[in-house]
Amino acid sequence: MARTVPKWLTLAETEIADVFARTGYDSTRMEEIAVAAGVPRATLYYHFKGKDEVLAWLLGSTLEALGGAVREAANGRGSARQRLERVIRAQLRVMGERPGACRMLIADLERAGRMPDIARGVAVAFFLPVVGLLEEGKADGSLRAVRDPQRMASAIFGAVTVAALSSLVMDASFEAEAVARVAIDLVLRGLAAG
Amino acid sequence: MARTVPKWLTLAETEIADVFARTGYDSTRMEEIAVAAGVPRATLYYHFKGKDEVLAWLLGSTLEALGGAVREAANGRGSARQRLERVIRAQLRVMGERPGACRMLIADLERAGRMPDIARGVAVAFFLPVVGLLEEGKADGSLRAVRDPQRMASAIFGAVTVAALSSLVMDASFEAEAVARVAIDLVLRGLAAG
Amino acid sequence: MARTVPKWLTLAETEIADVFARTGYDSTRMEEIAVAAGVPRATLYYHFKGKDEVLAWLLGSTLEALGGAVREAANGRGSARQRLERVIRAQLRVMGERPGACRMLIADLERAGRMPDIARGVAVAFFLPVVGLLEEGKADGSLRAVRDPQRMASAIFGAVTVAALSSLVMDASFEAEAVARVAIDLVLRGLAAG
Amino acid sequence: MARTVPKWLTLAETEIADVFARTGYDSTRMEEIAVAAGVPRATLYYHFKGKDEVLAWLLGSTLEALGGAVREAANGRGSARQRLERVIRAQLRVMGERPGACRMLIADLERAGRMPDIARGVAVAFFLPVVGLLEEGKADGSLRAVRDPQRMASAIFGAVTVAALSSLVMDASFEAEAVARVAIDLVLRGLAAG
DNA sequence: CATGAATGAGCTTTCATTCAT
DNA sequence: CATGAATGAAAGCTCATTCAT
Repeated sequence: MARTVPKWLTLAETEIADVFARTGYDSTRMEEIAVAAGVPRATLYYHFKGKDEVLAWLLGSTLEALGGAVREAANGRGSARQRLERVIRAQLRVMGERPGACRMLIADLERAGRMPDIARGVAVAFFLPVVGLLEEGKADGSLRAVRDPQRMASAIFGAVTVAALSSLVMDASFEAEAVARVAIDLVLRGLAAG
Repeated sequence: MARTVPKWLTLAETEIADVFARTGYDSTRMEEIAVAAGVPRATLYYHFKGKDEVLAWLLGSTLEALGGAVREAANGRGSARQRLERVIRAQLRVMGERPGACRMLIADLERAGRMPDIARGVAVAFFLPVVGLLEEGKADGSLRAVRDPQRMASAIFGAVTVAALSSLVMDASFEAEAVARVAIDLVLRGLAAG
Repeated sequence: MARTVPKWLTLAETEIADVFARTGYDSTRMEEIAVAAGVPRATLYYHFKGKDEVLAWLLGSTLEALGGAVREAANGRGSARQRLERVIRAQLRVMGERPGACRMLIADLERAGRMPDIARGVAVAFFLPVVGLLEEGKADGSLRAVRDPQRMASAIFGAVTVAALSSLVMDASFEAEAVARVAIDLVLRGLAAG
Repeated sequence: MARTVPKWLTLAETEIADVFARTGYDSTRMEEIAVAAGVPRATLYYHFKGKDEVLAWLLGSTLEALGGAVREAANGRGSARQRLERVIRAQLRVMGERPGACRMLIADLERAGRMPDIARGVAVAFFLPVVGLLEEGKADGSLRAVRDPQRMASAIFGAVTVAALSSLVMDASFEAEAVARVAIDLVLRGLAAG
């Protein structure tokens, strides 16, 4: 899983991710990635079998970071509700640290099926923990019971993610705290008055 | 805006959208679109200036449908809360009717900037009405006051959209009602106990 | 079998074959073929799936010519011995008319297995008729009986072909008559004195 | 001429030749040669200047073996006719011992000019001795006089070589004796009845 | 002596698009 | 209106070869 790559590649991870995110996978030419990495095209091909593999490495690395952060938050102390809050903040933290790679991760999700490993990875990294929290919340009384935890996890993920993407694209700089407040407010309290 | 196209093209709209959605814009070759439309490649160029324009036609058409449905729901009768619910159901209805085109619409959104018209169109079709409803809800007492209505509209859109995409991709057939229940439940009531 | 190609391609057949023969299949770049044909590279790809197919078309066309000439000679009138002589002259005539393509045909034969169709084609075009003649010669008394007609046909083919290739490569111009005399002399009379 | 190479390379000579013969010079990648030799690619470059030199070493080595065997047969005792027979058997023996390298030798011949040393080498190793024998045969009365000894030597070489290649490619294992019988039969007695 | 890492130089192939009919 | 044929412009990938250790 944790592909071994040379140090200079790890250092260029952010630049490469940004190129992908800015241009989109297909429109990104190997040459641009090479420039972002600061090496000739052929050198990339020495380390990766092709463009696909570069993206896979990027997403895999990001997925590990995301999974680690979410897992830690989900397994921490406190009520399920508190931990759900922390999971949301954890996701937003990673998105702020690796905006480009996260945008790619999400875009790729939409084209589900192209990279089954990744889809599975996101499920493991995010959905499972959240579904778990929904159940624990019912048990410890900190969250309401929900009918369809799977779908609910999707909806939560969507609320957080789309609000974050909006900030990434529209704001001058990523407003993690503002996004977190709105997302948590929606997810926990809902909008209905009274 | 309402581009005039031959009838056989309108009939093939769904097939074309599905090709785009399945393959992604860049990876979709003109030839595949032509096959989906049942005409030779060159004939497409007789009606459209290029690939971009085919997509623009598709998204424009869908945007009109979405905008119309949302506007009608938002401007209907009843409390803001009731109308917000109807807006969500309206969005889900259109997504069920035109899944391929809607997926493209969302994908394109992420790559904000490539088709500015479309981004603006989604803002007009969905965000403005919802932001309006949030304010009306505060006024008519059916919804809580929210600090940042823009971001909140993003979060709502995300919750609905991602839950719907999940259903589109995972379920055997699109479960509009199940998605609607979960999304509305989250958006209106939130998850906190008590 | 007889692939339909545009007229300009048929006209350039010799030039294309010469390029292949001069440079060898692998070292021949599509660009060189395109120049020989007088069209842009992409136009070749409109008619052929790839370099392989260009060669296959060339060899197929030559094989038809060779097969036709040999068949006519083998089925003509006169003793088997006379007809064998005419078969040899027929092969040499075709080699003189299409030197490049014939060199490719032979080169490809050596790499037997890469183009099984071609190997089979040569067998049908040359070996079968010659094996047949060897048998008819035994019957009509114009040729000695031979133990292993298959191998003998190979040896005859080799004697004629290699002598012809030598002339093609060494002489200023192809000396069909000189080659024919030597080859027929060897094949019919052998070298043993008395 | 007799390049000094490490022992492990000499041991791998057959494997390397087979790779070349199977794939063709151009299509054989340095990596495949390295695998056949059991060393990393870069190590080959420590011993050879490039791919050309690997082939040159292979062909040179084979040419020495062929030349030695033919020379010995041609210079032996007995009539020219007997010695011609032995030359043919000598060639076939070497082809049986080094099939891959011999196939390369012949393929390279066809592409005359790429490796002039080799073409000259074959002339020295095979043609000169045979041309000499043809003349000696006229003198000692064991062979008929021939008009054009050069061309005749080509034809003989072709008859033997192509029959041998056929056996190499078609038979389960190389049938040196069967090939020799047919080739000598053709070369000495010819096919004409009576 | 040997080799893992790196790279310069191409080459095949693809595809959106144009155009003559 | 429609379309078969043709093409300009890339882009991904390969591979022989070099180099630092």
